[in-house]
Amino acid sequence: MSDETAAFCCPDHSGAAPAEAILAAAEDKARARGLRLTPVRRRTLEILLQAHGALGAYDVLERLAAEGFGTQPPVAYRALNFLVENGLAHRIRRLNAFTACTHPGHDHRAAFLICETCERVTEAAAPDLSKALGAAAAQAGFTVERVTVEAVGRCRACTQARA
Amino acid sequence: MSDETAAFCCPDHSGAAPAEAILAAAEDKARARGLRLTPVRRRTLEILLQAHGALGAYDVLERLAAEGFGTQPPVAYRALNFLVENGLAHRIRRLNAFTACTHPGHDHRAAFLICETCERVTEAAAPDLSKALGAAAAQAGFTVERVTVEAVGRCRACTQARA
DNA sequence: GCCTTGACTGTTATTATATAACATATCATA
DNA sequence: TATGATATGTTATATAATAACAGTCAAGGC
Repeated sequence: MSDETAAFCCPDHSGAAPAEAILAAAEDKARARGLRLTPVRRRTLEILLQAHGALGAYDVLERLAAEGFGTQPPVAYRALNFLVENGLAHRIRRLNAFTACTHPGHDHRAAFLICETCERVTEAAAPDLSKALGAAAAQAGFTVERVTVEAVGRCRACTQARA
Repeated sequence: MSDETAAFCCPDHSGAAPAEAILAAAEDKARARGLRLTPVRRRTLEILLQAHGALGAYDVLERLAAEGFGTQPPVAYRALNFLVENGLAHRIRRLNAFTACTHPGHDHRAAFLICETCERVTEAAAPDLSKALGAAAAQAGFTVERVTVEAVGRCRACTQARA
């Protein structure tokens, strides 16, 4: 898990490199799987990558519309759903919002750490977690397909700022 | 955790006793903490307890309205939020719905198992789970306040029915 | 070449979920 | 019983999401 840890930090978005790397990885993934990463979809992913926090569908729509894409909700929802279904983005239910996947390389069960103060969302790899849930569910005879884990709290930067 | 296991099953709602027991426990809890379990609030909890799956706020509202309580959304939302804040109910974000807490006795971090087929929601005690998340979060310097864990899959009954 | 097919994009219209703001009523207690 | 805090109810509105349908466009069969 040591290389997971790198993608784990509360991102400060100080460098452009990571976003570009992620975008490139997304394109590889799309090519490999025969997905069509069309202009709207690609741009939607870029918008999410550039955003500091998670973005609501209507925020994304506003940006897309300003750039000449469609102006109506389904435009944003379709692109976002495509990204989510193909593991390029995640939906944060607690915020009714979406965020780019920060490690699109491997399929994964991620947990999300939502900072109450700065509203940024960090994607944490937590393999033990799905193991623990799997065990609990198995006891109940429940077969798990997908899991959502969302933690609300305070990120390192905000904790320090307050101290 | 052996006594947790009992409250863990996919509830078949075959007996009235559990619901009554939970309601009684809720009243104890309210009394002990000086909460006001008013008629709307109490009735809202009953409605959730009688429901088979989780209920949307507007479903609850419909029932409340039919019984002479207020007819507008805030009536339901306020009662539901009261119950959630005081650990007597849970909000299931994936479903935009609410469910009665099935073990209101102890404060707990619960995980929810949502059956895709029958849409019922089971509350699973999963202490290891919050431990695992806590560890992952700590690594990122993140302080966790509250966690939501929701698993989508298939419950025992529905798995068997399909077999 | 051209036509069919299916996936994608866009639209209008509508539905679903949730909250703000304010008036009235009720309770706890001084 | 007057008073402040809490609760209930209302109207109005904000926010989030989807249904249904029309036009576009590229890929493959003929």
